[in-house]
Formats: sequence, structure tokens, C-alpha cells
Amino acid sequence: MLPAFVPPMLAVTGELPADDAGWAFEPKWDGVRVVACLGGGELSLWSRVGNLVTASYPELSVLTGLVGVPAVLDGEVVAFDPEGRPDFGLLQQRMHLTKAVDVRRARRDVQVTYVVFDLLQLDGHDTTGLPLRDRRELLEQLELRADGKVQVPGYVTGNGREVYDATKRLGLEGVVAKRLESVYRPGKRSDAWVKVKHVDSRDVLVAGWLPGEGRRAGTVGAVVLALPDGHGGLRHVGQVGTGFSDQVLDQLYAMFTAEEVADSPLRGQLDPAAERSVHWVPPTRVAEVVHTGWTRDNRLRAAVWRGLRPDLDATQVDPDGR
DNA sequence: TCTCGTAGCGAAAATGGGCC
DNA sequence: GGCCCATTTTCGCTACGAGA
Repeated sequence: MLPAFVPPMLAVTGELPADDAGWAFEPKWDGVRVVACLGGGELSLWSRVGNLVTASYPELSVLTGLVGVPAVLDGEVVAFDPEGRPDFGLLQQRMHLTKAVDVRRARRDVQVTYVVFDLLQLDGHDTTGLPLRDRRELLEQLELRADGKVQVPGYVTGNGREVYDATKRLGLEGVVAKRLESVYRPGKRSDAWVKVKHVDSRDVLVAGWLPGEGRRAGTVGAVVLALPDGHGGLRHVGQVGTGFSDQVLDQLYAMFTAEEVADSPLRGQLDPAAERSVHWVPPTRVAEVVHTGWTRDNRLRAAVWRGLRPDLDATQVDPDGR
């Protein structure tokens, strides 16, 4: 009998705990959250919001041979780059495939690994009421290892700062701190799990803006960002659409509409439909954003607005944005 | 058959409203 | 006041239908 989907517990974003005691630290895996339900020789894989994704990752059928009793596992499907780092861009080539022929083709270039970090049911027993410490012990007793397709990475107790620094050196996304005594709360965001991400702060130039929709109709939806290209021009480095308060949006809207210009400083660098929607401003204002890295086409990944930098002028912005 | 546009889904963060 | 949930935005990708 195949167990039913259990919605995964979610972490809050925050800082490392001030006191390491009672916390477990593990790397933050840059992949997609997947709950695996096993039983009767069958497997179902579910996304965070309860969509069935079994067909997208046929190689994970090895799980059925690893656990002798019905079980529900929580983990992350990850694609590793040749250096062994999780690469979300690679994984995106697999995420939405549903047809067997497409999945077969994509598997030649991108293999995935299921990184298991929690156990929610075992042999018909609900384990979510157990402390994390006990759930992990049961999980490790299952000895889930399969030829690079399944991993159960260990965790570190204490030394959260060391784990954080190590993940930064290794190019990982960050760490997750989990209270060892915490129970698993299905579908809930809990401060018993705290994700601490590595973020970079950069100074960038404001080149234009896109109108908002819905609640943000009549104000700014996103700000178009640029950096000097080192040859007297500018290169587009993406947009930022989050991190603003309503007050800041109103200020930016008033500022931008008063300065609008017809000419694009980034001609030909955005796709034509997007370029038609942009309202351009002179690229003289400097803003600070934080982001989690760069996409393959040299755009800022997951950029969050921090504010304008009136103390800086455009000539002080480094082509690397530092 | 190919291209283009749209929709949907994955990730994330911030805000505001409702409720206790 | 704090928590939870809904809603908004971003990017990157695939699926699919329409039209050339």
C-alpha cells in the first residue's frame, strides 16, 4: 500500500542561531523539494505543493529496492555540476519534463540525486511527532545509498559558523539549522528550521523600470538593472521586483516618471517584448541589491532591493558591481 | 515544420489582512 | 503583538496552441 503525500515542513529565513547548542546544521541543497512515498514495490514522488512528479525522475525508482517497508521520505532532488556543486540551472532542464521520451533524452546530459534529510513515516507508523534527533537516527538505520542516485548526508551539531563558512567556500547556497528536539510540522513554516543563505551585496545602475500589476498597478513592478560593460557602455544584469516597501515604491515611481527618457541604454539586450514594456531613465542612479549568485546568462539571481545609494555616482560603480 | 506567445510550475521574498 | 495565509513580484524552464 503506497502511503499518501505528506506536505513538507518549511523553514524560515534568518541568521545563524546565537547559541549552537541544541541545533543541527546541514548544507542547503539548491534543488527542488520532493516527498517520496514508498510501499508495495511502488514509488510516488510529490512536489512541495502536492503535484505528482514521479515521471520526471525515473532513476529514483531505485528507492523501492532500498526500503523493505512502506515509508515516506523528505528530501531534495538535486543536479550536480561537474565540480560536484548543486546547479539549479541544470536541474531546470529536468524539472518540468513529463514525457518519457523527453526525460530519456534529458537524462543523458543531466542526472539527478535524491538527497534525503527526513523520515515522516515508517512501516505504517507516523514519525512526525518524534524529535528530529530520533527521526534522523531511524533514517540513518535505513542505510539508503544507491550509486549516486540517493544520498543521506550527515549533519553537524554545534559549530554552525564553521559549517556556514565551509558551505560558502564550496560554493553551496547556505546552511539550514534545525532544532534537534523539534517535531515535524507537515505543511507549516516553522522557526525550528532556519535557512541561512549566502548572499552577495552589489552596487548597480538603475536603467529603467517596469509597471506593476495587481496590487502594484499604478506603481513600479520591477527595476531594470545594469552594470558598466568596461567599454563605455552598459550591460543588462536583470531586474529586481522584491524588497520594496509601499513607501519606497511610491518614491521610486515619482522619481522615475519625472526622469523618463525615450532611448534605451540597453538596446537589444532584453527580449523585444520586455524591452517594449520598459520605461527608461538616465542610468545615473546607483542602487544596492543583494542576490544569491548569477544565472548562466549573466543575470543576478534572486535579487532583492536594498535601496538607492545617493552617496555614490555612476562613475564609482565597478563593472563587477563591487 | 517552425516560430511565437501564453500559461503553468518550480524556486524565492515582502507585505497586508484576519484572527486569536 | 504574533502568527498564518493570501497575494504580489522576480527568474528560468517546458508545454501547448495558433498561425505562418
